[in-house]
Amino acid sequence: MEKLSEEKITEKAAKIIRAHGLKRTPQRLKILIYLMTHHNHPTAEMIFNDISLSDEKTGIATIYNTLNTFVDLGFVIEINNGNDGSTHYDFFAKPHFHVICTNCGRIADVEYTDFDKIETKMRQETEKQTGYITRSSHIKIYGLCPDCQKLENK
Amino acid sequence: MEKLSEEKITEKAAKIIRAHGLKRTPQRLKILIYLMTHHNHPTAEMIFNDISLSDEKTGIATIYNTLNTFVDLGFVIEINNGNDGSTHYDFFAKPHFHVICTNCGRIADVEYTDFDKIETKMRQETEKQTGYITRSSHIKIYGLCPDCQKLENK
DNA sequence: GTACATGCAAACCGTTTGCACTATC
DNA sequence: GATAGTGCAAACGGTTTGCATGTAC
Repeated sequence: MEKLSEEKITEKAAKIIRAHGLKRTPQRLKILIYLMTHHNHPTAEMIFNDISLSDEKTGIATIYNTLNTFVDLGFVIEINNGNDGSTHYDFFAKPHFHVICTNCGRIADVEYTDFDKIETKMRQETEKQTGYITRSSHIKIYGLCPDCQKLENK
Repeated sequence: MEKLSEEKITEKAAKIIRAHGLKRTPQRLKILIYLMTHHNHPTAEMIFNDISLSDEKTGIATIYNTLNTFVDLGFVIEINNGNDGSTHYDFFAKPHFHVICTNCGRIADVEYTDFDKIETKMRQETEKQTGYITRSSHIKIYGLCPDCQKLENK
């Protein structure tokens, strides 16, 4: 896993924000950096709590607004684990998909080397069958995480 | 597309309900038959409205309860299109995945012949990388439906 | 200076829950 | 007859919105 200095990651986040025509605000920077450095698939609430620990306050509405903006622009994705009613978010750097525990809702990443190839094929097939112009995809696998497997065997 | 008589489909729905250890109630039958005969990926609300046209009333709470039961048992799946805040449902007979229009939220089915093979591979890879025991998967493609493509070119 | 972003609180709305009633097996 | 399912209405909780204030460019 790449290890970037705080400066480097701020620079990188700022670049992403500017590249999408957004104004560089401390809130957006903080939220994006949070997503880039955490791989815990947080909810808006989790981000709110973690970020509120630092000096400046960020409103929950701003978190939601910002996340929606990021999702619309495509570099952050939404995940519904179906366990709690809330939406989880993930910075979408390298292609991967998600496994979700049907018992506790825990989300893990899976990096799959053939992902690109498969995705391309599926998108081609989709366009052929439906006439949609495809832009992106989202794959979720459901199962039981190691911890919940142990609990079940008790 | 298979065309079943009303009797046949009722029988089939009843069989599914009984096979999962559920009591056969008029409400469950009606909801399941609705899902089996409509491919419009309805929300709970849509089912409620359509079903309410017939004689017997079915409460919205019952719709939600029933849908959650069906989803837990695995023969109905949930889809969040990300456009409205509500959950859409789909009877999951033959393997397929979904395309969702990012503009209007319309959901379409894609039947993919190699789906099984790809799914198996992805699940194997998932189990290897994460230690999860996988049970099912859910693939969503995002894009622009034919109607919204036309609107955009105006 | 202007257009956009933030933040608070209130409103919103899809979904769940408590509880008395009813139907299934 | 026991157990499970239904339905109403009220509660819940995640998310959005209106609007006044603040900030990036």
